[in-house]
Amino acid sequence: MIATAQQERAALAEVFHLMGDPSRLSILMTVLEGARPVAEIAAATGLSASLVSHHLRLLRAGRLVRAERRGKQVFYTVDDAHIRSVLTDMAEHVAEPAPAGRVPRAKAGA
Amino acid sequence: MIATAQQERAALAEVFHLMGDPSRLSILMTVLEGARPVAEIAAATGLSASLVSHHLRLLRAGRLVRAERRGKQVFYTVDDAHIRSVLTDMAEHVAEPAPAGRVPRAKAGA
DNA sequence: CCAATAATTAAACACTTGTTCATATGTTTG
DNA sequence: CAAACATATGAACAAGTGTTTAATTATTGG
Repeated sequence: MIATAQQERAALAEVFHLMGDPSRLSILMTVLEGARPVAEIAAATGLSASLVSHHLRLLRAGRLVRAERRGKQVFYTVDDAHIRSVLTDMAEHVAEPAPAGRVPRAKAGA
Repeated sequence: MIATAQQERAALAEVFHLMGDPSRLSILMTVLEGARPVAEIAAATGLSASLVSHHLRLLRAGRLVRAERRGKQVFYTVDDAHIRSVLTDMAEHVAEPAPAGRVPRAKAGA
């Protein structure tokens, strides 16, 4: 199955969209440290178990995390290694100080 | 100003959120090839000039693109190199074939 | 089987966001 | 200045999204 450029772009956007939510990003960064059950993810992120489960479903559908049941609990892990490098790469980006000399043009307020 | 971990995560999510829209992603990939005026971006992406301008404002606010006026036109460029590596990195991720039937991969490593 | 724990799901709501259409701002040229 | 071109902005609307609360489905243990 050969994906068109447009389809690939849509898939790419979908992945970024999944990472573009603070809650989901927290969840991702939590499971990035190793397999974790839902309750533990909820505790680590400060989110409700229900909300975590909702987001995990989306992340699972987008193939960013993988689920594995172990008894009553379900452990989640990051499904791919690219996620890790993307996150670290992007973390560098946002960590960079705003380049000096960029004078905010009076009107271009944010 | 020293950013807290929470603030950094929010900033990170914001950047991903900006990349998580198909239209904006198209715009980004267009200006990734070099400085382009708005009209050309609009033509290349198939979006209206107005819509492109709207999105460019957001991308500019998020410091993902930079604007430079040259006569009547305003040329846009990607503001950072990380964007490029993140995009190529992620493109690899989505290019990977979806694991059929979720084969239990003998739990190597981890 | 019943209770208890863990996770998922459903419905509903507030809120954000992408898009369009119309209008305004800025810039060059006659 | 006025006209033409390029970009930006404002308002309004439809659609999507994150979150909460409540109910439901596994799974283990008495």
